[in-house]
Amino acid sequence: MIAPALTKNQTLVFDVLSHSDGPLSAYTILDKLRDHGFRAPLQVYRALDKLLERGMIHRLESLNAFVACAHQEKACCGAHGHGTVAFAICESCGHVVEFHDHAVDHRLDDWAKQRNFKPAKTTIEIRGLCETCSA
Amino acid sequence: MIAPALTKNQTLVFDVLSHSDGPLSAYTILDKLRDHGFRAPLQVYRALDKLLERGMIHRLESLNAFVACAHQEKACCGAHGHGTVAFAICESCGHVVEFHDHAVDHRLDDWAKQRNFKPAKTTIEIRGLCETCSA
DNA sequence: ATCAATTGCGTAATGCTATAACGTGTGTCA
DNA sequence: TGACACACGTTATAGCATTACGCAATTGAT
Repeated sequence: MIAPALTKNQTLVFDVLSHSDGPLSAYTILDKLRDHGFRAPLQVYRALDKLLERGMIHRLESLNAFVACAHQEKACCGAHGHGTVAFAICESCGHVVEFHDHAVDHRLDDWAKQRNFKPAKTTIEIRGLCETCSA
Repeated sequence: MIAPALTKNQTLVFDVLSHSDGPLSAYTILDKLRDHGFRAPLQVYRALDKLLERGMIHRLESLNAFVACAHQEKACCGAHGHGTVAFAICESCGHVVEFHDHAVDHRLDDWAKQRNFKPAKTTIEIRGLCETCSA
């Protein structure tokens, strides 16, 4: 089950996200790719969908925006094969930190198991002020 | 610091949410209140903002929708004075369960403290299939 | 070789979610 | 009474996401 190569559009979208400092909305990505022939939102959304499927990017639900996954290939839990991802989002500078906490994961899994709830995707986002901005 | 009474619009919006089975979008609420004189989205959003401030309702970020808080007055942590709220959202039937887990809260707080991140609002949403729908 | 199924792409149109900017009315209180 | 705060109403606009259509390239079985 080796994944096929990224298509041209997928590569373009992924590159924009990986080289960005912070999260980007789909329309911001679109604007950045107009010079590369992008004309319509759907071109962006289709690429985003595929990248999300692969776990190469994440969606920040509270921002309606997207970030490249901070995991390196072959990181602790296997390349993009981790459990739930959590985010700390600074509301002042926009900086986002991605992290994992197995204790939290385990705790939420337990909750779900006890109620026979089958989790598909879990969102954890902490919004606040980062160290720099709150100093 | 006793809270002032709800205004007419706030009451109408809250009533719609409390009597609903599941989460409602702002525009769905608007439609339900047309008979009561609502004409524009802003009437709904303004009421929602106030209700959110009071903790009487919650916003589901992954759905762009709102639910009444499931807490009773004078519940375990004081009326609407709880910590972080978590949600389990069934993607099949739309049912939402609100819960609290102090261990998870504490764990995320620790993470934040260690990095001098000041949390303002935390979102935890588990999407999946509820017991009934996965059976 | 050829046909069917799958997948990606491009375009136009539309729908859903949220806010900006304006002005009005009402109550408080110094 | 005048300054302020706050809720409200309306119009317009901004921002996010999907539906629907058709075409092109690829794969894989017959």
